[in-house]
Amino acid sequence: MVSISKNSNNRKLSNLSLVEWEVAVIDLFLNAAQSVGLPKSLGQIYGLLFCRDESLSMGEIMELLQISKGSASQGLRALKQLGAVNLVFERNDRKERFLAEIRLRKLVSGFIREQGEPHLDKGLARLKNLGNLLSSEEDLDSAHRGKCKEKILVGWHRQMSRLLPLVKMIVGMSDRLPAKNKD
Amino acid sequence: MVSISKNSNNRKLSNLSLVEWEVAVIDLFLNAAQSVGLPKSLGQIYGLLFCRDESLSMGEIMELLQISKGSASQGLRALKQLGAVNLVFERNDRKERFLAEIRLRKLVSGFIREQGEPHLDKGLARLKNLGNLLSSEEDLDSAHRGKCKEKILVGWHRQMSRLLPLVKMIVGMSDRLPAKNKD
DNA sequence: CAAGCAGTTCAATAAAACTTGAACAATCTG
DNA sequence: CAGATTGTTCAAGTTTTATTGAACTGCTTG
Repeated sequence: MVSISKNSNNRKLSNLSLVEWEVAVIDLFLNAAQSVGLPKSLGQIYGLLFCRDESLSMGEIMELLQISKGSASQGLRALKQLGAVNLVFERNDRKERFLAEIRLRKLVSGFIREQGEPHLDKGLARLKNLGNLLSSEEDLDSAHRGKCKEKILVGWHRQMSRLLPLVKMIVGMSDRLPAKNKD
Repeated sequence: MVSISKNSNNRKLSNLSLVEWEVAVIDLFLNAAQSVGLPKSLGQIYGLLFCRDESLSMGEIMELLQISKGSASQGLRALKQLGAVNLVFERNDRKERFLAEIRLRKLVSGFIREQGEPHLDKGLARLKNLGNLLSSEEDLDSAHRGKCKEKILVGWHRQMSRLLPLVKMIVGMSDRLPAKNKD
């Protein structure tokens, strides 16, 4: 039933359990994920992959973190969308394996793309709706006040829209310079 | 019981109910608050104050938004800490009244101060802890791997610490320039 | 094509976050 | 000082969000 000899997954034994500092790093990412509004399990999974130099399969991740199949599957999907993991395929192996993307630039731009931009788009839609409401406001005083507020909101929206690309740029810059990183 | 004549709160009647566009703006802020990880009621309260040119008391806010005393009190406290509201005191009136702070620069710097910086500080503490764990790691390979990862994390932390002041600066700049705002 | 494996989905459950309101403290007022 | 007014606190309740695991799809293989 349990095949050991046949199985070529004879990676180092240490790969099957977490050492103390890895637990600390995983916990660090768990907290970081929460503080930017992402699910805990997502942070845990990324943290684990971040610790390892070798790729891990979904099964190994479930085993190491003691999380369910569902969490692992969904967490990995989200990490793929964020561009926070890279897929590795091995010949003669149907499973997909994962490696953490550790270039901050990539992580930040993925986060902005998936979290920042959608919110800005939603905000724009709401602003348009607000414009419609205002154009059919009857009380003149109220309409005037509303239009002033609308202007402010539009200005804010524009500034935020400009800020995100700048952040990407700033992070991208220092990501390359400080010591020549492999890339 | 109900004192009308004595009461000098004879503000415009419209102040006691919301018009359509105000509801839309409040809803916009409710959503905005959630997308940056703040409680809904906090967004609602700010949104309401943002709509109004006259200051509002806690009682008026509860009435207009149909929220409880507890929510109003806690929401207003949080808004004060964020620097998102300004207090107004009126002679012969014990209640405090509130006005929205609408300078984006102030809002952003308050948000960074209350939300960004604490997370960075927590992260730094965790990094120190990680350093301790690593210095007592016995497996040499594991220790080496850990130290590599630690370096990456320290680099990220430094970049993030530098980013926040830059964001404040960028937002502060365009907050003044586009059209000469009072300030 | 039956059986095994990798991975997804989603309804039910568990956990976390928010809101409420009653009890409380502090201040004014007659 | 009794009573009214303003605001705070926090345990309990509600709502929202994340996690689980069993059922399912699709592949591969003997």
